[in-house]
Amino acid sequence: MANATLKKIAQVLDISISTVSRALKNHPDISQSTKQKVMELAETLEYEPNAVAVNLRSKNTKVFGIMIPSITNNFYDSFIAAVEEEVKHSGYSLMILQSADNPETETENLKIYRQNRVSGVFVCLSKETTNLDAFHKMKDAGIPVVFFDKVPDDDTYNRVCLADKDAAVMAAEALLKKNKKNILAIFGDTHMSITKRRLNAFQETLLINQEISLSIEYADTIEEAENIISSYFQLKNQPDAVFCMSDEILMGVMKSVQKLKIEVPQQTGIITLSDGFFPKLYYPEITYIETSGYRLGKLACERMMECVKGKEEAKEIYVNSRFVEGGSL
Amino acid sequence: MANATLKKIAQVLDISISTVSRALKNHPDISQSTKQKVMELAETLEYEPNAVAVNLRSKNTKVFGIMIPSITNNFYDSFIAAVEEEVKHSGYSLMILQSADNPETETENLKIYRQNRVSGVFVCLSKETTNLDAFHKMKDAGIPVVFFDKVPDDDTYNRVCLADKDAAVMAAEALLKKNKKNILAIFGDTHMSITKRRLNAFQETLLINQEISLSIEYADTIEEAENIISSYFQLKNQPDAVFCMSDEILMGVMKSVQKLKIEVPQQTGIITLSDGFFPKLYYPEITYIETSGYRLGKLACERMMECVKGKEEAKEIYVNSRFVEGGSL
DNA sequence: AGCGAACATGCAAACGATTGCGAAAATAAT
DNA sequence: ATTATTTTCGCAATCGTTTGCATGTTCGCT
Repeated sequence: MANATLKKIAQVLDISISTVSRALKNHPDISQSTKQKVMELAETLEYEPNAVAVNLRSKNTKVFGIMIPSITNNFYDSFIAAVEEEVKHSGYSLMILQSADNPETETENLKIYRQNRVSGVFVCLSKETTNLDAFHKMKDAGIPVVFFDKVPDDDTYNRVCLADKDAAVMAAEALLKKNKKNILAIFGDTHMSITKRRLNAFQETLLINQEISLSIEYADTIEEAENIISSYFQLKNQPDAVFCMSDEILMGVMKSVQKLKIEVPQQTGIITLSDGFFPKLYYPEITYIETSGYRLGKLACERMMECVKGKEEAKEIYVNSRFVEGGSL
Repeated sequence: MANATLKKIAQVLDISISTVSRALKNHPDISQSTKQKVMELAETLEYEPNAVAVNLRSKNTKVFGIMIPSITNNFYDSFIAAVEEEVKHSGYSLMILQSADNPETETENLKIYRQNRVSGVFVCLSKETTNLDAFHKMKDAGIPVVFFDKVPDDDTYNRVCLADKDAAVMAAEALLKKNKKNILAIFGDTHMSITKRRLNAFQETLLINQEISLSIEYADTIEEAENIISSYFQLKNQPDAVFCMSDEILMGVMKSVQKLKIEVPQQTGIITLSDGFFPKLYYPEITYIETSGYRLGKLACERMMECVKGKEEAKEIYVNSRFVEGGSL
């Protein structure tokens, strides 16, 4: 008999609902004999507490929201996987919503989160988001928000992000060490703050050396990155190294590399920022600075748990970068 | 003032909760004047209905569960994306849980779904699952289950799957048409029913032609696939075509292809079953039979919606395959 | 016998929203 | 003016669980 309730058990045993409730929780007020009867019946009736009712009573849903631009993205996947793993032991579940990089959808999703009274929300901002009003409402509703990856500039929020500067600096230093002189660097969407941070740090580090010629390009899609390589490698003055800001760009670059049969690392070196999955798809494996979604997820969870326990003051946390040697530089 | 309730509104306006409730739903019983007052106050108080309370009352949470072995898998991503898109207009949300290919976790997750009274669950079985008892409980609880991709043999369940046979046959036919004679076919985990189905259909189709030499290998990981290629292409009698059962295998194959500088399609042809993302990463783009997670998701949703509306009889549905020409064969 | 402590259980309110039914008020019909 | 009808609203139960407080019972002790 599924969907048993405390009421049913109480009726069968002819005792009160409260006694049943307490018996199941092993409350000291209840005698051993009743406890046993109750527990046995609950077992045979396959009683399972109605989480919805518990939530209503406790005002705590034990559900976290995660909002990302799109699920079909390896980086977010590992973030989600990390969060799921982490919050599970504490009895939390996840409610995942996609913003599709659309601020309106983003606002709607926040509304859904509010109406469902989630315990907290992890948010990776959409590319287009400029107005943060919708997020203020979350504060009013007492729902903690932890931003990750694409975070707002506003420092009154909790933000967990990759150490973009560090990573870009590490990549630049690796290029310097290899004595590369003619570098092509491809970055992503210029709107995004991570692009700016990465770009600035990268440029600054490289410009220490005056003899270096640095070309900066931007690509929003795999195809654009592909085309950039095609045009650059048709010139007489070919780059001796290519820097990719993200996996997406790396994919475009590598497609062109295969097409043009560019020899890596002999003809040109390649380095990228990446979560680590895609660089291992190629031969030679691509040298990269790890920007781990997984570790980001773990950190975001820690922060979220603090928020839930009341430590609401905004914090900015960085997950540090790691140089991973492939054979591409 | 966040977290307003019907009660608060009622108190401020000195009317009953039921009137407030009806006014907000534009119930004809309520006068225009009260409706206006209520709606205005609700607006300024930023009233938002408590979904938890509504769920408890209506016994309908408007949440679907999705259980998959691991989120970090492109195929499931597109499935999830499709489902999320699809169910959203109907007001449903998603609760995603990973089984990590562990039957125990699977059972625990089902329990979570039951306790949260989800409206239905989409399940992709773990590799190790043999016992379906845990899923019977869902039936008892009146929660519809729609299996997808890795489905049980038991035909009393709803199953939405890829047309594995068709896809394998299509791949085999493409190889025949290209007049390939020395074919290496790499399959995945032998436990999985999809492996068997794909393997049988593939073999049968090819064996029509007696002159064809077919080598069958199995790989559970990217590395294993990589090694298989390495060993086969060190022989004098190299395959003139490679068939990959999945993206995972394709990735391993392509890594070796790059390493050994095998010319595709001149030296050897390649064809794979795939969702479509990874084949486009290479040059030439890999020819594949599309097994679309996205379309699978859409279909699974349709079936689920029918279940929710009461049409519970078990059904098996296939999403048909599509040949996508790349340049690799 | 009488009184307090310890134990076991039940009552009822609460969480927030929905809804059938009844009742008061306002309007219409006779 | 009285009855009939409509409009407008509130009462109270319900969903399933939790919990403070009160009640009742059984001992033990003097």
